[in-house]
Amino acid sequence: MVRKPCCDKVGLKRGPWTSEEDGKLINFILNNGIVCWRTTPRLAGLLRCGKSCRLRWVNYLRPDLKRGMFSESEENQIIQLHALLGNRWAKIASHFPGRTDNEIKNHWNTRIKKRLKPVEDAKKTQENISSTVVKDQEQTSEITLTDNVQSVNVVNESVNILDDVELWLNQETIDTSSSYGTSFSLEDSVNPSMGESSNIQENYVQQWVDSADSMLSWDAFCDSIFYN
DNA sequence: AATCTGCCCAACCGCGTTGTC
DNA sequence: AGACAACGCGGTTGGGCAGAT
Repeated sequence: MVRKPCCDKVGLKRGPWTSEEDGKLINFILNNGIVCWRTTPRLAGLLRCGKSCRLRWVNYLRPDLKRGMFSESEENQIIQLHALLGNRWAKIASHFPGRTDNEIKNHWNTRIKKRLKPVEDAKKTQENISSTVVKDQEQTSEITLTDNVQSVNVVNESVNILDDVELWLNQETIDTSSSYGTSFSLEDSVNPSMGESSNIQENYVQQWVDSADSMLSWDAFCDSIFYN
């Protein structure tokens, strides 16, 4: 015996939810709780699939949701957690009571990503310049590398912190299947009582965030590299 | 006032994981 | 043990809106 499909997708409503549908779903869940998403729409009198109901509840209707703009400290915390966890939005969201993974993901893609773009560009520039230097070395031993090397050094300084964070992450060997993923918290990672290693970790993350902030002026950054 | 453009975010899609039979 | 449904997550899309032209 196997389970029945969640929905056959025939005759089911899609697209934006109406306030009437919202009301039905809220009433049902408040009265019955969340037991089985597959049966929820039928029992609540909704022509939606369970998946759609779950998404609507989790991302929009939950009474404990915290609506509104992200504060600067929340943004910084997201940046730190993203450096540690990558695109694991659900894990990141678990550190922000009342915020959804979808909300944080959207915020990252529309705001924070743009804010941090110079850092990513710097890393790409470093890769390009480094490969150019290698090519030049291969072509002629006469060439003066001073300018290129200076440029590489400047960019290197700008992205070293990123590399440090990556190195540290590799050393820590974050295993998604281990308990680390579920038990980790930002508070843990910066808890002074955890000893020196946690201080080092904190410094890496803080330096990385600071470096990102200091590079927000992309024009100035380009000037410092290419027009010195 | 009308049209265009870019941004934001709710919702959907597809895939991997987990649970059940 | 294998098959398959249900669930959960991350990536992507598209409609609505605001500001620019």
